[in-house]
Amino acid sequence: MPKSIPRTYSRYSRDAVELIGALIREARTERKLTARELADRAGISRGMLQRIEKGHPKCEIGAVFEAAAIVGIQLFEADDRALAQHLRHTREKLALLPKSVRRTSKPVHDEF
Amino acid sequence: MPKSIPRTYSRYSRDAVELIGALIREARTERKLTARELADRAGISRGMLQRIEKGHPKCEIGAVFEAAAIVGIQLFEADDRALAQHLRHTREKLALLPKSVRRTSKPVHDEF
DNA sequence: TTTTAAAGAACTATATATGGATCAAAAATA
DNA sequence: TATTTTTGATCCATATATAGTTCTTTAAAA
Repeated sequence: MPKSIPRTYSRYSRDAVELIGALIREARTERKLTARELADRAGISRGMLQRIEKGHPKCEIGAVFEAAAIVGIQLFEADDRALAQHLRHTREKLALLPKSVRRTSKPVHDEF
Repeated sequence: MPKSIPRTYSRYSRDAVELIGALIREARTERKLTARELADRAGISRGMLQRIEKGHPKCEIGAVFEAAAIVGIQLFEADDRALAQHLRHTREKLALLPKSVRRTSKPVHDEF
């Protein structure tokens, strides 16, 4: 791991991460929670919550989702049950797909 | 940083992260991309993509979103433009909210 | 069935994110 | 305005996620 070129992100990814952060901050403020309170509840440091709310792309996704969930932000617009079901369904569908993708000589032409 | 108690995650967060991973794998397979190909395009290692698809909660959120975007998974059910606009709108709304939350003696009773 | 590429699973070195502390600036209430 | 809490920012030590490699297992396709 000699050099470590800083990772680059597409605009879409950057916007998405930043949006989540902004939504968390918005929800936290509306619910009158201090940064410390939310951080404690989420089991993360205040500094990390700062980065999350700022939309830093290198934060643990688990920590981000945890903070989001606490202030009531639904990913996938689905509650607990719906999310779990979606997950089960996706797992099943995944079981039916090929286990590995075979790259056969010429790359397929796709839909272009 | 002496001890480092392993972070815990709510079921919702775990399911959400796992679902994203499963969706990425599903989309990748359907698009006939090998793990190496997607990893290369996303600028991450193959090992990391493995963890992402497995739903490991400690992956960088930026890397996860990047991989998701490449295989066409829309977070927030919004495309580039809609997402950017949503972000702008949230920033504006945020600017109107109080900059800090004052915890005045007795914690508010909220909606419980 | 045979072939061979893809995926899974370790392992290591290292870059780095994190927790925790501190300090200053900002801003909410009294 | 005065007071006091919250937030922003920085710094450091350390835990740890990551890239990269290697080896094994699996499973497409010939």
